[in-house]
Amino acid sequence: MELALSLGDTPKTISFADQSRSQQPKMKELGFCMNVGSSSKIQDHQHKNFSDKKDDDKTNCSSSSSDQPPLQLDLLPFSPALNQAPPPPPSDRPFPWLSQIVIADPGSQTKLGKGLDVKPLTAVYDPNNGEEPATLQSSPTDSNSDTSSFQMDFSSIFRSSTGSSRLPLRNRDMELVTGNMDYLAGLSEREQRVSSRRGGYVGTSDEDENGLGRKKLRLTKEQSAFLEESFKEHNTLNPKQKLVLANQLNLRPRQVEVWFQNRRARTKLKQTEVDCEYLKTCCETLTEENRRLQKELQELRALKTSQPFYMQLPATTLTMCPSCERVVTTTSTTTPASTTTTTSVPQQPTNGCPSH
DNA sequence: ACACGATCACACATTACTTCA
DNA sequence: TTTGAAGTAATGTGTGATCGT
Repeated sequence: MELALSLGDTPKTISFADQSRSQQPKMKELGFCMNVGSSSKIQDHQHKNFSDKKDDDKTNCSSSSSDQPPLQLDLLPFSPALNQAPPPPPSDRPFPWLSQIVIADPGSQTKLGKGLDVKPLTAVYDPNNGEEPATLQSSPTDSNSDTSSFQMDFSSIFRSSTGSSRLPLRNRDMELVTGNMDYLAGLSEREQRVSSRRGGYVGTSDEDENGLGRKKLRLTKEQSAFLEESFKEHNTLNPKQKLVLANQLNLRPRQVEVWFQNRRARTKLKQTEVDCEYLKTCCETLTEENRRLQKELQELRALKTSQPFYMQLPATTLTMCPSCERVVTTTSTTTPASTTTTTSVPQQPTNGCPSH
């Protein structure tokens, strides 16, 4: 018998949990499981985890047959309760904001749902002085300081290296920032991916060529809140969702993608911290229990030497129930003529097997 | 059917920047 | 005003899956 502690990537093949797992929705979240089982099964868990990396954090450690469910920090508000029906597939369960798709209309303030105002970006270009566009900014009537970072300064990105007075924005970038969804829809996923990777607003090759360092955008509270709401619905995005979200927030798809990646990382980190705390507690408890048992063993040994007729006393042993892998208290009464073994009904639920 | 390259999405580690005490 | 820590946007890299040839 071994004690297995699984941290992070939750084991999937716990035998006594299999029946119930099939009834549970597959949740894309981290779980924690501490289980007591045979070593062979533990190895199976580990092997499965290694060979099935993609699914490892999609599956919870099911423990419905256990009295104590694994500690699970529900950091993800979208996590369904165990007894709830599984969420419909993404196609059937659109984002709340999908019904609020707004094509940014340059020159007019676009109001999104949830009270989030997103002002379309417009290229500021003065044909009189022939200066290159300094900034892609929101409406000049925008006086909300909180939306300052909405006024993304694209001048460093799109600044023409030749100093041409013509609008130096590349067509694709211009279309992106003005939210041309028709254009976006026309792009293949691959093109969009390549575009977003090439055209990240910071650290682009253009910037590198200009010798400009990376400039960090600070998302506004509104943007963060909106992304957070989306994350509650799904912690991953398909390309279309990403584009819609990026368009709504006047961010680049790559930025939305990065935000979700970092958000997943933060969630996992917090879950890991909770797991560690729980493991620490478990370790302390087990250490204390071990200490107690060692002491008890010493006392029994001392008793054995002092009382030679101890054999007439019923011996209590701990055995493992093969079906549910719980420790069962077994009392054996040894007599000189015969040996009878009876499995006692557990007095305490913690060391008994009520179902067998 | 199989191999191969291109592409994508993701996790993860890390860097760089911002904010705040 | 300076500074260090914390938070986080962004980058780089590696890996597995998918698709077209």
